[in-house]
Amino acid sequence: MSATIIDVARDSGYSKATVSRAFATPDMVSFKARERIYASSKKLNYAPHAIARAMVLKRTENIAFIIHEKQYPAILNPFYSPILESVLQEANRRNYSLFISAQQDMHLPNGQIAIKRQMDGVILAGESDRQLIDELLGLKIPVVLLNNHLDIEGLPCVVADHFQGAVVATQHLIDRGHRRIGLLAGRFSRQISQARFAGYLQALSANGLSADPRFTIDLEPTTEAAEHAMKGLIGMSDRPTAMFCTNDAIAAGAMKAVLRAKLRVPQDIALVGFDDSYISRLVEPELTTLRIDPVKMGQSAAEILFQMIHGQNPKDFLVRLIPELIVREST
Amino acid sequence: MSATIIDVARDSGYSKATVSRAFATPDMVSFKARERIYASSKKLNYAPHAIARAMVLKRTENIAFIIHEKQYPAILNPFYSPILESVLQEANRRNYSLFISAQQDMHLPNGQIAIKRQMDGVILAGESDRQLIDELLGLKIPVVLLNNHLDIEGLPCVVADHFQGAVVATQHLIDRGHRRIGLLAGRFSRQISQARFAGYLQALSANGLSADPRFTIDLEPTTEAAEHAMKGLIGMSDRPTAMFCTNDAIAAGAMKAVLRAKLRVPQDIALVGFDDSYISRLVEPELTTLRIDPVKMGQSAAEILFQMIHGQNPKDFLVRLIPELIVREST
DNA sequence: CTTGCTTTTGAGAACGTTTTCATGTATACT
DNA sequence: AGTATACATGAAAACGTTCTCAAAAGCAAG
Repeated sequence: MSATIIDVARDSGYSKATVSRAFATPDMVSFKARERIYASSKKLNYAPHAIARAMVLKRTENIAFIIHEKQYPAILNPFYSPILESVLQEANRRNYSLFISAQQDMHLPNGQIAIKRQMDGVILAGESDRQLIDELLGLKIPVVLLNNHLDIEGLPCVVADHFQGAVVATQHLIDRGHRRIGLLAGRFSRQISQARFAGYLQALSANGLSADPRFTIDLEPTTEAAEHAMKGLIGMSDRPTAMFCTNDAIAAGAMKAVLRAKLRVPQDIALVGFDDSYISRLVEPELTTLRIDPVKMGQSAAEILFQMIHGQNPKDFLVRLIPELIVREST
Repeated sequence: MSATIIDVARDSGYSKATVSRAFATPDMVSFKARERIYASSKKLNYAPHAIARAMVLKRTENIAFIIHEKQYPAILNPFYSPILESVLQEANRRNYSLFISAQQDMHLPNGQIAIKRQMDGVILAGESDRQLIDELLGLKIPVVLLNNHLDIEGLPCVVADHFQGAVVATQHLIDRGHRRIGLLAGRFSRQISQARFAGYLQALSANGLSADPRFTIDLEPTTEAAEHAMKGLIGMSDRPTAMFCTNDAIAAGAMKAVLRAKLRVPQDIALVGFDDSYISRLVEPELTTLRIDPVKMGQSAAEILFQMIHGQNPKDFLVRLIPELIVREST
């Protein structure tokens, strides 16, 4: 149907080898040949066929970003979108295209994984399932884990220090004078949730406080679930005076419940979120939250991935970013 | 490096033709052969090579969703994410993978477009530039426009009726007794903004009202810009009592300004958003907004695209969805 | 007009599949 | 047993590139 390199070769009077070179390595071709070849190409509406190219080069110049998290909005949640943005930028800087997908969509009915060999490398974001990782590694496709840490030989990970972040957040609430501090934990990933939970406990006990089990709630990581749970807490006579929420969407739900109960944030109940997603600036009052630098996170992962794609071993197999406390109006 | 069909053929004692069939059309192959071939495949860690496959089949089973809009978050904005979700689902239902990208990243430095022939079809979301469209059409790649309407031969479009939506929204405010109704218009796309603007004017004049030019503000479609603009309006002695905002993020910004000025929504100033993105349920009070059914929008576009991919002409070249008014607390 | 060197070019194999066509091998029916 | 029919298999071409290797062409210097 559309023109191939052969058509251009014929039309321009050169061989396909020369046409190929005119596109891939222009300075190995004489000026005259280049002119004629480009003219023919334009005339025939020719563009090099990426698939055929990938076939022989054994690289597609595509990378994939695969998100595991199932929380709403499923593929595109507020935590990942700025990270994705920065990965996209890194990819484009190197003339790579970016494939985005959700993990549950990677498995075809025939048991194959969709990306097969169309990707030169893959960033797996969130709690990826082991089977997918093994399959990719089996195909010798470079993989980097983002926001997830697994101890697998030669598998680099870029993570935030959730434990440390939770310690800082909880300590901040204690410093503000709070003693009854609750936890709203979305179970997006056992590992991450547990690290944040552990940090929360650690900060409490370091200050001689103990966690009230009625105040530490495990819930679906949605705004609605958080609102509902918070409503329950508000009803208690000895309700907590502050809540540490394991992400901003949850904090937004909690805030909604508090405001609806005609209580004030932070005077009656203080709230801390996590992620510094744009939700934290959208709500009123704005959320105190923990910021994991998404640009740095995306960049680190992309950089490591491209190193591996180019056959180098990454210097660091574990990059651990320290979250920064952003104090706004909710505490 | 990794195993090919030839290795499996050799190991299993069958020809590569049979191995190929064992994967592509299993029931054309005897039970015994299948067993042996699968065993060899597992042993050698073989998986069909998607690129080689695409080469001969002339299809990749990939489609792309390319977003133009540059507003934050650039690729993944709250309006498109549920649409994307539904496109993804339609794609997966057909065993297609979905490529997501932003339009500004489509152009490689050498003047080529990144996707070349790696995509069996493309959905262009938002105000796509003409050059990209022409290039795709030139390569005979099926294209569907989403949330954008261009009168090009054989180019199907799926759009919302922005004019009608704006009429309904404005009428709703008038019905609530408002007379000084302002407009906060984000210029995400001239076409869409203008349609909404026209609908707003139409509703006003149908009720014998006229627009006060001081109250119709054109701004960057960000929460921050909207907050700033709204602050200005609130300062006026004869300020508007209601604002129609051309998307939810803008309405959220406006709401923030109103609440910060210690005014109440909707008693002092009523607000209507557009899109019914999750932002509208996140803010307090929740936003009255116009819902464009994202599932239907994504499905329509995907359905048309797949029809074209399979060589059929779509029945409708223009699908126009009517927005539905969702009344919540902000009016 | 040789000689030697550099630059430009072309022939053809290779990449890993699918598929057409022909052949071989069971199975079913007389 | 012999024939017709269905099914299972394999050889080889094709898909559109890149790249190696060798040859041709250009050019400067003697």
